[in-house]
Amino acid sequence: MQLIADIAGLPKANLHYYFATKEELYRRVVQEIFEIWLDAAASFDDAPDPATGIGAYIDAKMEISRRHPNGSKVWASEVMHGAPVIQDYLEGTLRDWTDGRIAVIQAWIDAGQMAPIDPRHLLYMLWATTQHYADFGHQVATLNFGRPLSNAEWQIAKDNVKQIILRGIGAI
Amino acid sequence: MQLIADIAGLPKANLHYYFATKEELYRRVVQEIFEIWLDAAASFDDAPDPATGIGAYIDAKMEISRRHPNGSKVWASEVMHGAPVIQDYLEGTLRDWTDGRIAVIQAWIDAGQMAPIDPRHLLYMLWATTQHYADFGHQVATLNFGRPLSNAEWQIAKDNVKQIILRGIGAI
DNA sequence: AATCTTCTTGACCGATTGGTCAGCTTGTGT
DNA sequence: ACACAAGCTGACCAATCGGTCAAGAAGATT
Repeated sequence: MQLIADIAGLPKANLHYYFATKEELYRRVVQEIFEIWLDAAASFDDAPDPATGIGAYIDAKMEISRRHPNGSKVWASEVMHGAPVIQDYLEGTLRDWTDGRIAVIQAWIDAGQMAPIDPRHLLYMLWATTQHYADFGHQVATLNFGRPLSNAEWQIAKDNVKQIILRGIGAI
Repeated sequence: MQLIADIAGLPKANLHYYFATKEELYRRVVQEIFEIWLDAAASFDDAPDPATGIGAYIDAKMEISRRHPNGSKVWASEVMHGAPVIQDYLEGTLRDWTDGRIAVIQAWIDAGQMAPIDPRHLLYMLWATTQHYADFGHQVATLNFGRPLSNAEWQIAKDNVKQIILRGIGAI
């Protein structure tokens, strides 16, 4: 809290005036990240076919990994520790959201627009792969001659992820 | 350190006799996880084709996620914080290992055994997807009616990952 | 101008952290 | 039997943590 107050440029006691406890502040941070992720799902719904919908979703999630890498890390850390603070989000909003997308994917499968994979595990793969570029960004950079991905390299990453997954589910 | 000593059943001072600092103990933990991962790579080398090699690698990594979920989380946490303790591993062993597998994958591509994707990003996808079941195991369990994956569900997860990726890279 | 609420602050607190140290016990080699 | 090293332990320490509190400063309302 002292460090956060210093960076924010106010006394620690004043920070505690706005956020009574550290957990309260932390919860707000996690909450905002979660909402950013939910917004990225808009690309999912209005799509006529899986290649368009999932492709746009990958693009959106990759862009979030690039622009909010620390937010992604905070979420990962929270979940890795068993979601002690935002378990209600997992059981509420996230579960509902997931069920909704599973229905969309299942409809595509039933319509013969993609291979009959398990929609749930496809979602896990989408989350894992896109968030990896944020959560493990340091490792990616180390293996990229110690430099963060350039704009062109981000584009290559996006294209590879989209190509492998969309082909993998028989959408292209 | 007090908590670790309690669980280990010895006084904290005695723990410090074997590990002078907390970082020294921590480093050993991360080191052992890393070696487990390296061992899983054996399945990669002797394979005649990508479907066999990468399929076996996915199986091995998924099995590690199931049996050593906390180890995976420790590694993830370390990398997420910028690898302050094991950066030398990233720049040494991991970089060498990665370069070696990239060469193997590139050889498969050159031989026309799989699609011309970027081997580096394929490796990232393999790591991300398999480790997701450990690092985000709590989230996966929450979305699985609050229960950890059963043996049968782990098999379904493995099959889905293998099917999507192997098809995605044109190996099957 | 007077009153009341909101905001701001430095000083302080108990709890916990990783780590130290002198002295004890146990094991080993002669 | 002796000496020496290795292993073990309780008590202690400085540093840091999240959080509190009384008192003052700034704004708003009448």
